[in-house]
Amino acid sequence: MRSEGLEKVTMRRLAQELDTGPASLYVYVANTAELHAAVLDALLGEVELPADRSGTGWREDLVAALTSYTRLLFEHPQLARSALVARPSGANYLDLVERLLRLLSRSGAPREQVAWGVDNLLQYATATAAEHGTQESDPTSRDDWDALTRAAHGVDESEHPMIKAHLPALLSGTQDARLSWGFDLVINGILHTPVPHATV
Amino acid sequence: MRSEGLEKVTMRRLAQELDTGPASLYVYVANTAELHAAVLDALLGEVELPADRSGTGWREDLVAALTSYTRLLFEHPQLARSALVARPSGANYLDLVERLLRLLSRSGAPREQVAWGVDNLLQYATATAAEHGTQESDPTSRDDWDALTRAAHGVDESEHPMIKAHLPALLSGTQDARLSWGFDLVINGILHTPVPHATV
DNA sequence: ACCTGAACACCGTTCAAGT
DNA sequence: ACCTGAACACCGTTCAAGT
Repeated sequence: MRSEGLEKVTMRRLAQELDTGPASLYVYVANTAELHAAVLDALLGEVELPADRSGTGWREDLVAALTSYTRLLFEHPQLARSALVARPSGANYLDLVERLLRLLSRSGAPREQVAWGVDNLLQYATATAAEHGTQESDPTSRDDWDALTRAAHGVDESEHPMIKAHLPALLSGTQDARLSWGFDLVINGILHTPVPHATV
Repeated sequence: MRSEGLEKVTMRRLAQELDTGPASLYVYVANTAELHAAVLDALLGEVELPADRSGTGWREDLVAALTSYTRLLFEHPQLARSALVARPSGANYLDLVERLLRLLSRSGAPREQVAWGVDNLLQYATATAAEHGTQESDPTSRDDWDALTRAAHGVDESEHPMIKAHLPALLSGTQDARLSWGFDLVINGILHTPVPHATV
């Protein structure tokens, strides 16, 4: 069950790689979602997440860990999409969650905010990778730019004045700049949003 | 191209619904992603988003509009998943973006923050729907609970103390409570996170 | 010119039959 | 008991042939 350089992780492809029929895989996993979760966890095990640098603040370490995870997902957008609908639960994933909880706790935020917050951080990382992840460098993806981009240029001033006014900002920023702004946004949001009293 | 009660929106299914071959659809759309975007936009046109209630604050109206959009996506998780990887660009979607920009602008936040922020709000709504959207009420989805839930109960105190400590909070809260907390989180994050100077 | 039947190249999952 | 070949029920997309 080693994670080779498989492009599209598929029951049939993996079975072929293993010189057997696709039915055999169902001895180990119940369905494709579980297969993807297992592969993702294996990849997570091969990546060395940056260690917490004792000299720096929790925030930098938190962003570093998230960035590292996101980079992995960016290279496997298919796994990111799977992880979005069925959260992984492998040992390496739990290690990541453990670490994120520890780092975010150092912010001093209440435990409930930390718990719910980590969920949102992981969702943001996963969704962004699913959205923008390198889709096998398809030549069609050149104009596959955000659909908004295409639509935006033909926007009617009188019908959508706000879009027109925000256009430069809507399209500005590199992918990296937006990703790290997004991490900051979610972290700041966590720190500033108490969980409703009744739910705890 | 009316949007009937189609469960799984598929090239072949839709073609059959229209008493023709699947090839015929390629006259109107280039691929499945475009088909899904078109269907989503049509559905968006049939939903009446709650009007801005003049007596209330921008924040309530913003959350109401987002909730309405999210509810629609929850009923069509497949479309949510498509919308995540290829943002729609139909007229009704642009209307939604226009409105979100207008409402968030009333917060007084700088234009760049508003523009980038709306993107994150839409991503959060879409990702949440893709993640938790009613998957055709499959009987298997009863224990399809968050994988974390299953894994969590067998968590080793010494190996993952933070997960153990946060366990109740990690699993607490209804779906609705978490969704609206998430909207608050993103909104608060937008208000507190200036976009980097260089990118504007 | 426009539409589409039929074919191609894939999928996930199941189950009866084999070892 | 464990594994798996072969079949079933789907997919998206293309293209040559028809009107």
